[in-house]
Amino acid sequence: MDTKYNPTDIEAKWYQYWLDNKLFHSEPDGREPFTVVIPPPNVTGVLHMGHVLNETIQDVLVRRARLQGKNACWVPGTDHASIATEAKVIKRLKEQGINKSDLTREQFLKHAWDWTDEHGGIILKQLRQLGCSCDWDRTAFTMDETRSKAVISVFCDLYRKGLIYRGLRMVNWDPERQTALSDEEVIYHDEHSKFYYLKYKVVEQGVTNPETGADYAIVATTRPETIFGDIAVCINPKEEKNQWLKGKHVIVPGVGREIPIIEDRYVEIGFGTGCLKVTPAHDVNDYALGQKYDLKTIDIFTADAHLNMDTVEEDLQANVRQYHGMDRFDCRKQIVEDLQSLGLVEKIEDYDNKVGYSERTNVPIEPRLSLQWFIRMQHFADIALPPVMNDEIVFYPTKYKNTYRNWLEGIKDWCISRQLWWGHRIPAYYIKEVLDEVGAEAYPEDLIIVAPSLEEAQQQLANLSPATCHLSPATCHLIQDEGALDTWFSSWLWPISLFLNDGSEITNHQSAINNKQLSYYYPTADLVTGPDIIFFWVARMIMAGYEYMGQMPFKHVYFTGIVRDKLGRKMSKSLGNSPDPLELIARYGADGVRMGILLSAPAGNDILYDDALCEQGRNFCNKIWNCFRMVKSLEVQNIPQPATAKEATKWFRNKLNEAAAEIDDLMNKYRLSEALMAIYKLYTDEFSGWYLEMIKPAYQQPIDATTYECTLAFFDEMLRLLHPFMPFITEELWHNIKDRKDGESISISNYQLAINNQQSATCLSQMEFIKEIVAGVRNIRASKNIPPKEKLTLISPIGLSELVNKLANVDVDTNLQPVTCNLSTFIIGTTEFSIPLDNFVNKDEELKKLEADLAHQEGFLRGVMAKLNNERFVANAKPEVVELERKKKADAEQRIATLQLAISALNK
RNA sequence: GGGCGUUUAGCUCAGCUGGUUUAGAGCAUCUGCCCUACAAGCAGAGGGUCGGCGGUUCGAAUCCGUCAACGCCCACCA
Repeated sequence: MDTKYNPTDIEAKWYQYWLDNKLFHSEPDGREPFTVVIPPPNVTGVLHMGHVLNETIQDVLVRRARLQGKNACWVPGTDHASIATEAKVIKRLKEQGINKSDLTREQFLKHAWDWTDEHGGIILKQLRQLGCSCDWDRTAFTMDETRSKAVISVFCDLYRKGLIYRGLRMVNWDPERQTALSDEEVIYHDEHSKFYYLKYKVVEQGVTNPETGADYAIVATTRPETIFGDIAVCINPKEEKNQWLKGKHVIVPGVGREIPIIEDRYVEIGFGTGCLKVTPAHDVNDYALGQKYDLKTIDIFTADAHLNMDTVEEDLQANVRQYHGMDRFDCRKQIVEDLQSLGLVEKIEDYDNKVGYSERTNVPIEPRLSLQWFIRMQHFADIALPPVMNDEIVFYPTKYKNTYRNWLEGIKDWCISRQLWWGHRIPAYYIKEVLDEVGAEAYPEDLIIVAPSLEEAQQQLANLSPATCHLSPATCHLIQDEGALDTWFSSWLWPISLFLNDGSEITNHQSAINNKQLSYYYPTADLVTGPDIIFFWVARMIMAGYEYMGQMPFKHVYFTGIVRDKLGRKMSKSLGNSPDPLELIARYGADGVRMGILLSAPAGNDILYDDALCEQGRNFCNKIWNCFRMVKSLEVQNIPQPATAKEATKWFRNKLNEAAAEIDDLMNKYRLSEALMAIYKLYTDEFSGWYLEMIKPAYQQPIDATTYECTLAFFDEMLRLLHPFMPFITEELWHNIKDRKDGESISISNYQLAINNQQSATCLSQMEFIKEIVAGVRNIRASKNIPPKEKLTLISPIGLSELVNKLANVDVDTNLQPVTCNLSTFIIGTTEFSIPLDNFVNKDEELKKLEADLAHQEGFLRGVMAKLNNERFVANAKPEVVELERKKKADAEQRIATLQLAISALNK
């Protein structure tokens, strides 16, 4: 065996072995299931550090469950990521000189599928290099047949239940992708912008501002380019300074439209000029005002947010035509310039406000009135809130309960339609003849046909009563809604849809119950994901879970943090601060990288990634490797077991039990990084630093078979403790412990035995005492530069284990009363130990050391006495606490006495 | 504007319902070692008035109040 662990070949070998033996494949059986569904990465994505964190955690949980003998099933898959993938396909087509608008829907989808087949699943392959133990036979895609069918079934079902509706609403419009977005897909950024104070001349002759004499109202706006759609100016009826405007009319500057002054308490008194321009087509609040006062809307933007002057009144065209076709931001500059030259700008101020951006395309959102599909969310909030609040579903960390509650309590309807092609097409059909007659907006709701297929839609059409449809169904043609569904509308079904045989089962409760897969694997155990998708995904899965399965989709949700660089910056492509995980794996090994990412990743905390952590992981692999080499290199003989080895094995048995129990407890609390640290210390400190030194035979001597076998057994258990974290090296060494049958694997060995034994506290504390003595001797060696090879005499008032002689390289003398020689002294507990060192002892130095210790002890004693002399302490504190203080006092006093004795001996 | 969270050694963090020998770990640092598993290692050491102030208590890193800094989430002030 090499002195260093070489991961590359070993990793490839064992991953193939696991696949060949189908160790990750799961089928329902009599065991307890442990199900995890992967948060599906984008189908065309590649592995980044966030995935490494997330997938490693899932793998740790899954492998642990598998090791515990549970039927672990980790289902992998990918997400079609509607908007992101469509953008990528459009970009590629553009590079080939093709515009999306030149293609039919079918042609475009062909390109999208080609792209998906080409790039799809790369990320899943990469997960194997990380060691992820997914059941690859179950790999799914949100747009495969089963998942698609489930989506369509759910849409139809919710429509039937009245939980889905179509309506003309103000939505968040992404002008780049030209689609509606949900509220969650809008990200607000603080922006330094301008506040433009524009003059709106009063129509009525002779009406002027009593304070300034001006014959115009001043309206402040951040969006002067929307004035083409101004329909009114609103004031608060109670605003003193604007009373003179009541009932008057003003002229929109540069446009020439005459608009009324309206009054509403929505306008905040004291803010700005108190005059609010009302542009119902381009602002959510203005739209509400427009509804309230029955104002018309003039939509002055095209779908890609360019100015459309065709909507402006004919008699005003001459004023505005020049802006037709301009980009919204170019127009803003232009209109301000033009108004300035007309003297219609009072002033321009700096102003900080928030602007909404599209999460995907990163362009400013335009509020836009359009016909979209929505889900009524109140019903879902009602069923999804209680289970989280009463901890049926447990969040780690718990602080996200608040976030979750806040969102559900203020929930708004979810806009689920997207003007995209890549995705699940909305299964709604319209009668072409009616559509042509009345237009989309006026299309009657009862003539919308929602059905899983065109055939079924036609069936429904045939069944329409003449009262509903005045046309003869036989002569009608159906056309399907052009829109696709929000990607999350498929993701929210993921924990259910993954286990369906036929997608339509989901809306048929009885067949869902009869589905063996679903009833066995659902609800899943743990969900591991980032808090950024708590609303997008986690909350909605809970909703769908209760709606369709009548129970939770998962029992625990582990929220990871964001992976940042060591300076605390978010990793991003543009900063170039995100390492390529595959390169890291090549450099440090998959196990090293897994350890690196886990070590500093407590739930919910951001992790500051540093290569140094992977280095520590790699070094740890080497440590384990070399421990194993050391054990395996020993020559075994049938000789009696030395007393020291017997003592050592007894102690380590207890130590291992103690550690296993602690690790198990930490894992149950999802404190993964602490559990891993506990294992790390078990290997490096206890096993390698102490135990192996205890049992190591003298130079070139053989080891007895009993100790050897015992040590291998320890090793076996320790590998199983570590295996969930570092699957590759543990599998390799586990197979090197002894010959294993083909198909045997540490990943399916049972590790219950490592935690079911009790520990003896006495045994453990006795060894701690021995360790302290050894450390005391080493300390003296270090401070006096005495090489470890040189044997010393240790004067002890009590008999000591042979282990002390062995580990500290001393002869213990319990009889010597050495007054004749110079001594170096140390005290463990209340026992004094000394080492005669004639040539090394510097009396002053020795005195100084002892006096420092004495001062510390006396200070400590004072603290204890202060408590014990306090009557109220003795009266109020719990008896065991008082007792403990008395013991501290006794110990300190004895130790002080010992120190004083040593000091006076030195002074003689 | 609301809500949540964080603040403990140079760095990253533990410290659970207040009392466990006058605060712990890993990394980093310093000193000494190539000693027959490992220098990607071994042995040892240094380093913190637990963000500030006030309160409750016999006793506070721990509970309460307040201030400060940082971070996150939510919200239509044009």
